[in-house]
Amino acid sequence: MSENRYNPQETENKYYKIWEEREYFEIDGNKAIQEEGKNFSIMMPPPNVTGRLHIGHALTFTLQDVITRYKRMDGYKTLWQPGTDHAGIATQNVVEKQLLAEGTTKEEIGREAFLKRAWEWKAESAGIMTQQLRKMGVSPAWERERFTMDEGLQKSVKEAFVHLYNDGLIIRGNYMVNWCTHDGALSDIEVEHEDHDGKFYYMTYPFADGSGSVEVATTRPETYFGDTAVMVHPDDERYKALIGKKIRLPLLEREVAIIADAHVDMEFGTGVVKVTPAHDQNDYEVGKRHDLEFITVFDEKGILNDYAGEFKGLERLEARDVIVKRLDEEGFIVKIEDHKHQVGHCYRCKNIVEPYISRQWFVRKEVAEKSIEKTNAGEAQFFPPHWINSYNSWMGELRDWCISRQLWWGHQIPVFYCDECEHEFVSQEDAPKACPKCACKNVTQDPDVLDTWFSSALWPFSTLGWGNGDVEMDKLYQSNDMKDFYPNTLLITGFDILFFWVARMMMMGENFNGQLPFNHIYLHALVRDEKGDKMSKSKGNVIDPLDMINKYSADVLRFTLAISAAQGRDIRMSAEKLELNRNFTNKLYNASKYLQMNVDVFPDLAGFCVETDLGRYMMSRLNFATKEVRANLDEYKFNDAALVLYKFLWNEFCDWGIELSKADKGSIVELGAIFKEAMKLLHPFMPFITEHLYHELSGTSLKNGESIMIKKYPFKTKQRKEEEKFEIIMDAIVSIRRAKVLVDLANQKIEKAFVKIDSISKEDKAMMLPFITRLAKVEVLEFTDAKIENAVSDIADKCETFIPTDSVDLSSIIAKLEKQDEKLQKEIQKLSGMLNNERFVANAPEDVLAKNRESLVEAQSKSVKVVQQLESLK
RNA sequence: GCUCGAUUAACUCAGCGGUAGAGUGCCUCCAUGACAUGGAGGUGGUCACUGGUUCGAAUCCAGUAUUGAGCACCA
Repeated sequence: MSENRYNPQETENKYYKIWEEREYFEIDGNKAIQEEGKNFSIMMPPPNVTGRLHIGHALTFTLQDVITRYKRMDGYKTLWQPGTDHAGIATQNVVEKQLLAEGTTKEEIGREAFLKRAWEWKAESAGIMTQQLRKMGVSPAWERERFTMDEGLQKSVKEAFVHLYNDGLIIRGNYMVNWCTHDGALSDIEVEHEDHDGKFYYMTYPFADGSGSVEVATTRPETYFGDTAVMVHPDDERYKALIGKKIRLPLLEREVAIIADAHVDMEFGTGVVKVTPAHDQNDYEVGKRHDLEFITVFDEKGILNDYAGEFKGLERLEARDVIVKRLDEEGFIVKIEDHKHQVGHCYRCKNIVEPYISRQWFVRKEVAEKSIEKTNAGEAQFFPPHWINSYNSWMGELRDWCISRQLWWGHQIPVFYCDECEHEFVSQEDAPKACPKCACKNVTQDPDVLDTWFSSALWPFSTLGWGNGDVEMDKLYQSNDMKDFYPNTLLITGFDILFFWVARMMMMGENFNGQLPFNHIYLHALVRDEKGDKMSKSKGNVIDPLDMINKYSADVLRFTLAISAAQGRDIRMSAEKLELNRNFTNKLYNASKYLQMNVDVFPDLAGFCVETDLGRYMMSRLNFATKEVRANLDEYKFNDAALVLYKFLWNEFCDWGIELSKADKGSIVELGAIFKEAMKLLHPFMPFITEHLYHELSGTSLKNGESIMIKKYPFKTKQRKEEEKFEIIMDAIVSIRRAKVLVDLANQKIEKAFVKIDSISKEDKAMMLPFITRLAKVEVLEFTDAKIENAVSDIADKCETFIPTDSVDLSSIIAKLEKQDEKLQKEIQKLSGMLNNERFVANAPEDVLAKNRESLVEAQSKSVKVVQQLESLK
């Protein structure tokens, strides 16, 4: 006989290639089973080209693949759109580091050469990422793979920009933005606020007339060169008299006024605040209100300028201690306290972000208005639904979105400036020949590029050809894609990019197409380690999905992620969980092996008549499982769907179906057909082993046959439930096994047992006899109508069983019966309590009443039997 | 500070108005010809707490505690 253990490596490696070559993943890969009018579309959140597959990818792509494979088998024309993202800052940083290692810089080699390097890196890196994805067994339409900077998508980005520009929704202006001295302008959500142990510096600012001083407190003394006022609260009795007075800034000749503004918190610090309109968001607002001067004290790299006087040339962060030391020497520092506050960091390079006035491009917040309305009107639905709250609260506080980035890698802003007349104009051409205003031939393009998320915001429709200008139409997309696949049926992604990506797609999709881009939005949680900690390289608790695939198989990793993916809950990943599901694949392998020991080749269930009692019973259970799996998948309850499969295949098919078949070998061919059908049901979760076992049992091979992945997904047949008889059989078997434990014969073969079942026909007895005899391991089984004396007994729900014996340890039997009776009494008390309650009877629905009445009768009759048995023993 | 989660058996988690569920663990027993990555039987819970709504609450509501996340904040 062959191996006892399933070896996944052998099977996983050979199938993927065949699937892909045969174009099963493409839109018409399932042509033969497609049904009119059923379309399904889902976009792969494009992974960064800098990336390496991590466990979060494994989760998100597993879930996407499960749904895609399900829909494909269920007759949908299915598009799962793959691609990668150019990831502006991240990629540029990687390439810059490479250059640095080679002893050069991007400035030295120039923009053109730098971009060439970046494209080279992209080619290599995107290939690695998509190869790693293939190891997961995912099935996107690879022939349509896109890149957010490929030719067609460059055109769509320009199209979008020009539209918004012409509609006045993209504007350029001098505003305070988040400035990273390394990466340039950032949008609000690209800044991460972290607790920071800083200092609170109390400084004295002398009055200009020499009549004394005020004390101000600040966390950022190095910005005081940019102070253009000092403010107090208008109601602050301590300082009322000072309003309008002038102070002279320490070490500088410059004088500024003391102003009053209600923004000041009288309780905090000294109640006197320095106002630095060019380097603080609040002060910026104050500056505008009071018409103050905006003095910028350092340049784009953070180097202090002329305004800093003797400190010119120092880096802003390094300057602080130097400045404080000097101020202290001059007697301007009163005290320094420890102070915990939040500081913004760049989400890419972790550098401290500065509020900085700069001329940038913005998408006006008005662009989102209709998408918010439509979302709240229910045009798109969140799973789990509570995410709409976060979406709304963020959308409600939306500010203009800064989209220009001081990078080279990205979509260069399609705005041009005439060298002659300074006219500003947008153009979709790469190099417009002349200024449309003065016809001058010298025009210069804006050097900045767009925020990466600008192009990803278009992903749900730009990949369908929108704005692509016919580039590679009929290859990368089809002319009727927008009609077939927009809005996308579903989006699956992590909640961490709800604002970065989902919200932006919603506004852009609605704006350009008049419809939100998704019907359903499923947001999954985070994968954590077994202790519930977030995985991170620095903690060293990272689980590498590729390692897990090598160790356990893609099927096991996928199934583990799916069965753990309860909506809205983080997933704790552990070796233990992976092992359990590895055991499950082994179980399937061995079940298949058993079937094949008895029958060589099994038919497909379709068109095959299941006739044996056992076959019909398992059929009924398969029907139930099918119904449950479908219902759960339709609601994106991946964990429930996977659990149903696990329980059906292991606890029902293997533990009962296979065991019972040992008493009726004629049913095995039917069980095999049912098992094959169950493999289809399981296929979206475990694509490899199901393909393997399906062919093994069919006597075919994928190489010479059709894949399970484009067979019809099982649906519930109309067959009547036929489970009662087997419930009795199983009840009797368990009952005898329990009784055997009492005489220390657990799981050993015994000579004789009796079963007492009320009102049972002769035919049924004959049918049940071999099953019970075999599974309960009894030489001779007899049905009886009366109690058997001198026997140990067990009282079950549907029967009583007796094992005759001469020597019995009565005490253990009595103890067991007493315990059983105690439980029954509790149950009876509870049920009769409810049923005696008039209001319960009046209000409860009929089916609940009926069920409770039935349960009560059952419990009571069982209790009578238990009591009788007890009495006979005493 | 605001918002959203979580709190169920020793552990990991389902369930989210109708008698508390699974897997693991633990305790017995089993090398029987699919599988010891296995099989059989069993053990184990005031569903965080306090109120409320209801005939009925783990489930709905309010509050408290603990805990996590997001957003906004005092220079």
